[in-house]
Amino acid sequence: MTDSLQISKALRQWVDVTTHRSMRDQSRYVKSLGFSMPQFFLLMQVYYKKQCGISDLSEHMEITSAAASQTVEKLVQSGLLERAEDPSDRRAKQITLSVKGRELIEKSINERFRWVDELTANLGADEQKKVSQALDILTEAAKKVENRE
Amino acid sequence: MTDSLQISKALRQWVDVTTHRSMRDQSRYVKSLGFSMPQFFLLMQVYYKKQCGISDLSEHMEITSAAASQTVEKLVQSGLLERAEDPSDRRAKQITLSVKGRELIEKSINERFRWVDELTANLGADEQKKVSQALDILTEAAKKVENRE
DNA sequence: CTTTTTAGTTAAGCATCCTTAAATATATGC
DNA sequence: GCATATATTTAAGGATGCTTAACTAAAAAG
Repeated sequence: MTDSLQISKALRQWVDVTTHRSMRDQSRYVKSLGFSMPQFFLLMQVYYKKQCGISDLSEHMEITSAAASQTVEKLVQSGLLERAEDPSDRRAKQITLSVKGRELIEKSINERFRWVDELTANLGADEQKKVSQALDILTEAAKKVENRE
Repeated sequence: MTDSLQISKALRQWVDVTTHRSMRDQSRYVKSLGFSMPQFFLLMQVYYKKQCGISDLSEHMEITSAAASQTVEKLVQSGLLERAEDPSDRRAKQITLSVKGRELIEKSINERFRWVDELTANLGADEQKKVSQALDILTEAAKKVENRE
């Protein structure tokens, strides 16, 4: 097997395992708190963007801006989001996570990561070093690809 | 920073990036085919288990067996799932992916992995080797943790 | 053999998500 | 300044997903 086929296979396998696991843990946690996945995805989006407008959310989630507006409204009323007028364009809104919303997201991320820490514990010191370096390489590469799009 | 903190951080970052990216690409693809996320998650579950009963699905997805039964019914009618009587227990059903269902899932996985291949292309030969080894270590460890539960 | 448990289905009903259409308010182009 | 475009909201309605409750059929327990 060539190197590039080998790494491709290894990467796919790893991404498959982690995504599968991650999604399951996270969705369980979110459901246990009484939030739906669409609501949660929207919160995640705000978390990643730090701040965004209704139309950013509707584009990214591929729903109409009406739907985005309605979901945001619910989450504002639940105290997870804050919605302010954009001073530079008074038609637009600035959506941000409230303290409560940020806590929810960060807890859900920790939930998702608990098993990652178990993984770490299973590795010897030299394995840890190798893995750590490799992951930095990958994360860098991923960011490059992401930014190019 | 100690090694174990460092690797934990690197792992979290990497899992974060990949999960985020993976879920987005996959959900877009699935939606573009006219399937909902709950339907898709159920299909994924059957894909991973190869074969399972209604109650397996309801347990794993944390919904009632009535809900699982109804969703399966829809997917059978869409031609994505097959439902047969379990010969060893005639109350139970054996749910499997149809050819069409398998194709859908595999395409969605490929969709999810297109950017992984872009990543690979961005790495030099020695980086590829390092990364490949590290991923094998991780995938092994992940399987161990998964099986222990 | 009868009772109880287990696996799945069906029906009714409620909540959520999402859409379209119409409305408001602000910004931009000419 | 006036017409058009943009950002968001609101209301009405359709589709889906889920739940509970009632039911059928088969297996397991006694």
